[in-house]
Amino acid sequence: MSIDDEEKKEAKSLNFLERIIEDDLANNRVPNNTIVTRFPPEPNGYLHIGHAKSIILNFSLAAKYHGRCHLRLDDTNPEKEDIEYINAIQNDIKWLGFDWQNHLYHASDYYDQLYSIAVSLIKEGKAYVDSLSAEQVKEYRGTLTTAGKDSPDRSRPIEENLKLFEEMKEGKHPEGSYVLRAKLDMSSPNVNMRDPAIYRIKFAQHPRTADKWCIYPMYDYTHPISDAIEGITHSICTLEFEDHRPVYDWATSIDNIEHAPHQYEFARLNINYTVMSKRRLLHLVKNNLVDGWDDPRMPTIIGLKRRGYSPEAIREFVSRIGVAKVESVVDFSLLEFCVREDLNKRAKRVMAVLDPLKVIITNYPKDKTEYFEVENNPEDESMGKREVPFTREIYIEREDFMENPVKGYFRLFVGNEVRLKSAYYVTCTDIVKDDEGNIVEILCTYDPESKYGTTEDRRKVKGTSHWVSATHGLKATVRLYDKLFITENPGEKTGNYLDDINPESLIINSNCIVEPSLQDVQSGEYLQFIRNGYFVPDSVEFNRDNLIFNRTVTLRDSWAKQKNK
RNA sequence: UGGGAUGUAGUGUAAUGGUAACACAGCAGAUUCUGGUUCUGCCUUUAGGGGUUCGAAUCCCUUCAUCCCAGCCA
Repeated sequence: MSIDDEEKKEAKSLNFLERIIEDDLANNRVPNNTIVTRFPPEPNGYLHIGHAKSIILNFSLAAKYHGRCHLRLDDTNPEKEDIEYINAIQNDIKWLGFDWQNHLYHASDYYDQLYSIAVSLIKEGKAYVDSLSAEQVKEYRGTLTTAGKDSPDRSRPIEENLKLFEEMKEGKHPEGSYVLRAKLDMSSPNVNMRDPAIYRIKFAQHPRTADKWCIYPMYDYTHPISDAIEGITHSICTLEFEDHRPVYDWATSIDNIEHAPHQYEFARLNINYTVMSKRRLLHLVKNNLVDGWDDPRMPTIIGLKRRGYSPEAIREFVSRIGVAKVESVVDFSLLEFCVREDLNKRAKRVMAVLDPLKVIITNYPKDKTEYFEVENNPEDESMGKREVPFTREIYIEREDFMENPVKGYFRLFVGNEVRLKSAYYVTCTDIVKDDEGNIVEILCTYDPESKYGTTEDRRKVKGTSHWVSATHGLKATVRLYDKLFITENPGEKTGNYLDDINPESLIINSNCIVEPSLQDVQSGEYLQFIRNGYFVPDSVEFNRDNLIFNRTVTLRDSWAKQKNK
């Protein structure tokens, strides 16, 4: 690292979590000076870009301070969790580029310990079995502005609590008949402290422990103890858990451990024009409003991957949005900026005509094929060149021709000369229309002196079009994705986010003509269709005989803006 | 007078008592075999009021606004 780089790194300001960590480190509050963080998803859905923020935050913090980051699947509610999600979560984290090494844990790993801690809590009179119904518990809890009152069972004798809890575990009581509650403070202004339930009865199959248990510990009880067991030093979660911190601190103090973990909260990621809650995403999937969790319009990690986003772009995005405690909504355009920035450096340029218009070059020999070398990436010479066949009949983009050119238009029109990328200059001479007056093809002449796209006289040709040989080009299907929602904050007006779904979020164009080299692209290869945008072969449906591409993002288009003025 | 948190350009994030800044977005222009990229410039900011101080985004008081909490969800 150069001195300049070091200075830059030095100068970079710390976020509030880094400050806390550096302060803890400096004051010897961290065992072995080893920072331990964790990413604790509940396996009840696929990970989305909001989780990416948390993943990147936790793993990067650990890496920066030479500590470690655990992956812990928070599987305390068997009704909602599924092995499909457990596997998908791991794949997504790996794809993002992070490694938990041998630190993969599950909350369910701790069920035995959690149970025996609960028993000792009962023995110390700090927890009791309550027979109140869910409705009654709610009543007794009071409201935000009025204190709660004690359940009649709060004073149940310890022996009886012990016996009942044992029976709950053995499946002798139906769901809803009893819960184990921590004895905290029914009059606390913080409703989370009013004797929270810590165990409930559920006769559900658990994805990992099957039917071994029929009582399951609650998040508020499980999470802090799991953190303590794993030696987590900094337990980072989102803002809505701030009110739970007193419960967290209570649970981590049960065993009087020397270095209890601490919880810190940051603002979750929101992006405009999308929804981010698992509940809503699940709804979109279940109701076939999208084609699954990996639909390229979804903000899921797997959706973004299929859309053609690179992990690097996502990581850059997260590092640019920063981390703070303010509720915020990040512009979708920043995400787009980050993919474009990354893909501009690495995407292989190819020529693909999305909306073909035939061009006949009348003075070019009928059976001739010339091969032109075209650079694969003007940003990176090391990516080399490829040969593209050129013939008398080619296709160009319908948008690249105008019968009656508007002001500022410098593409093809009758009498105008443009360059065909890396090939020849052509001048439009005539338009051929069908009986209904639709333009079916246009006629051009070419200048043989302009071979490879330049001439001796260096005359100015403002427009450059991409093209594909009509005889060598291949048919392809292109899926043009756009925002899933048409409003910045879906549902803000009507109260229902589904009202704001963009009916044109997917346009399928199956009559595209692409250059022959596209038959050989690899799955996952990043492409730029010159002048059209960034594309990837679809990871599920693409093959040599079925060329299907997904548009990741368009190129910036200052002409479109100018046109619309 | 329930409790907890948060207010810095349109958006996000810095500045931690000492010149309010960076990025995205937007707007101009230059360059360009992608109307892309790159480069240059412009635009717009401390929620309001009071106080402490030589000096306040920062400390104090106060008002306002926004978000979260009354699951046997996480």
